[in-house]
Amino acid sequence: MTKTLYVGNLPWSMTEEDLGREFSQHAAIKSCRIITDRETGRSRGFGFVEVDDEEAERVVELLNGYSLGGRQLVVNEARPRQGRF
DNA sequence: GTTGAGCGTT
Repeated sequence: MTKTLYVGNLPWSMTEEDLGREFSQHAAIKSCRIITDRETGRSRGFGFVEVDDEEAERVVELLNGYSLGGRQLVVNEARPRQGRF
């Protein structure tokens, strides 16, 4: 199974590929997605990474507060997108 | 050529 991780405090120039590469170096990611403004198409400064449940803990511990681009990444388990249970 | 707390698209 996979867990969705919330990644915030990203540099404006950060892309899905960069995020995927960075996370790939620490764990096997299933998917990566950077949230961009739908109206302008620019990066919103945060995204989501889908990883294995076991890897999720390690990735959060490793990349949470990780200095990248002069800023500390914020990595946490993402909230459920659709309603509640 | 900008900004910076925040949880996403079919």
